[in-house]
Amino acid sequence: MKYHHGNLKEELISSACIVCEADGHDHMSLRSIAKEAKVSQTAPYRHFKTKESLLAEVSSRGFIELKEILHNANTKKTLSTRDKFLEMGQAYIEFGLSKRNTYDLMHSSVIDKTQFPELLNSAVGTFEELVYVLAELNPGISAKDLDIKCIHHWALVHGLVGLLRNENLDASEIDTPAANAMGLVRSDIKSFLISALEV
Amino acid sequence: MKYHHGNLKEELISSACIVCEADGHDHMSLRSIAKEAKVSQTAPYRHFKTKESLLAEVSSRGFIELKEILHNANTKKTLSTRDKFLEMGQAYIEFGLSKRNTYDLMHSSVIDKTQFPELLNSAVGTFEELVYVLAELNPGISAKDLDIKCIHHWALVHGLVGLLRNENLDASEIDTPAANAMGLVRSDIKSFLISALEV
DNA sequence: TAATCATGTTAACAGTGTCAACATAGGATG
DNA sequence: CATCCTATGTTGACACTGTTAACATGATTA
Repeated sequence: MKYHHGNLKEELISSACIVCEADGHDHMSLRSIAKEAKVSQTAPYRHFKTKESLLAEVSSRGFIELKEILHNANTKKTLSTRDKFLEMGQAYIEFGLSKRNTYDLMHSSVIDKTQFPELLNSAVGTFEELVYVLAELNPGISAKDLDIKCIHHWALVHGLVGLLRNENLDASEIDTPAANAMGLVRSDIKSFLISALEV
Repeated sequence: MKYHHGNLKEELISSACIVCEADGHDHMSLRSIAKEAKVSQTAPYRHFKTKESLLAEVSSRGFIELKEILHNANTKKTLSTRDKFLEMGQAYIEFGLSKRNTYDLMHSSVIDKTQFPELLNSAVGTFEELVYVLAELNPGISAKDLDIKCIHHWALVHGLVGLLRNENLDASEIDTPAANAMGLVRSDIKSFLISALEV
C-alpha cells in the first residue's frame, strides 16, 4: 500500500462524474467519493480548493461531451444542412434527458461560472457549434441576427429539456393537458422540432 | 412569551419564501428559519414532514404567483390578443429573472413533484393560462396542435430564462459571441419575442 | 374536571464541508 | 550521496446540517 496515490485528481474527477450522474450533484459528498478512492476524507483538498471547484470540473466535462455530440451530429456528411441542424437538436435533447443529472449540474446555480474560466470556456464552446450550422443554413445573415437566432434555437431546446425533464408528468399516472402534451412531444421529438423551428 | 406560537406554519412558509429568494434554496436551512421565527430547531417538524415538503410549499406559492402574473397580463382589456400574448411572455421572463432563486427552486429536481399533488396542481395551473391565449390566438386549432404549440412557446421562454439567468455572461467583463448575444436579447426582450414567436 | 392531542422543547445521532497540524515520499540541490 | 523542499497524503477537530426520540405544555373536548 503506497502512501501516494499517483493519479488521485483524475480518479476523483471521473468518480465524481459517475456519482453525480447516478445520484445527482446535491447528493454527492466529497467524503463519499474520497472513500471510494480509498483515500482519506481530506485528500481531495490537495487537488480542489472546494467541493464547488470539483463540481465545476464535472460540469466542464459535461459541456465538452455535449459539444462533441453536437459536433458529431453536425459533421454527418451524408446529411443536408437542414438535417444536420435537426440532428443537432435531437442530440441536444437526448443528452439532456439521458445525462439528466449532469445536465442539471451544468445549468445549476451552485457553481458560479464566472469564477471558473475553464468551465466558462467549455460552456461557451457549445454555443459555437450552433453558430456554425445556423450560419450555413442562413447564408448572408448579419452577425447580430445570427446570434439572436442562436439564442432562439438554443433556448427552445434547452427549455424543452427543462420541461420534459423536470415535470416528469408523462409516464406518471397523472392525466392533465400538460402531461399529455409532454408525452406527445416526447414520443416524436423530430416532428416537434420541425414544426417549432420551422425549418 | 407564550409557549404556543399560534401561527407558526404560515410564518415558516413566508419566512422560507424570503430566505429562499434571498440566498437560494440550497443555502436555506430549516434551523435558520426556525431561529428566525424564534422557535426551536425542531418545531418545523410539527408542520412539515421534511425540509423538502416545506420547499414544496415555497415552490407551489411561486407557481401560484406566476400564474397570477400571467393572468394579469392576459386580462389587460386594452390590449389585443396578440399583445396580451406578448405581454405574457415578457411577464414570464421578468418573473424568472427577478425571482431568480424561487424560479430555480420551482424547476429544481430537489423536489419530486409527483409526491406533492398540491405543487403539481400549481405547476400545471400555470400551463392553463398559456392555453387560453393561444386558443384565442389560433381559432379552430385542434386540441393536439394547441397543446404542442403551448409546449413550444413555454419551452422558448423557459429556455430563454435559463440561458439569461444561468450564464450570467453579459454584464460580466467577458466578451464572447454568446455573451454579446445574451446582452442583445436581454436589452430588448419584446423584439426578441416578436421575432422568435413569429406573431 | 379530566383526558386527549396538537404543538412546542431538549438532547442526541450521523453526516456534511472545511481547516490546522502533522506525516511521508520523491525530486531537486548542495 | 546526504539534505532539504515540496507535493501529497493523514488525523483530529469544528461548526453546521436534517432528522428522530423522549419529554413538556396548554388548548379542546368528553
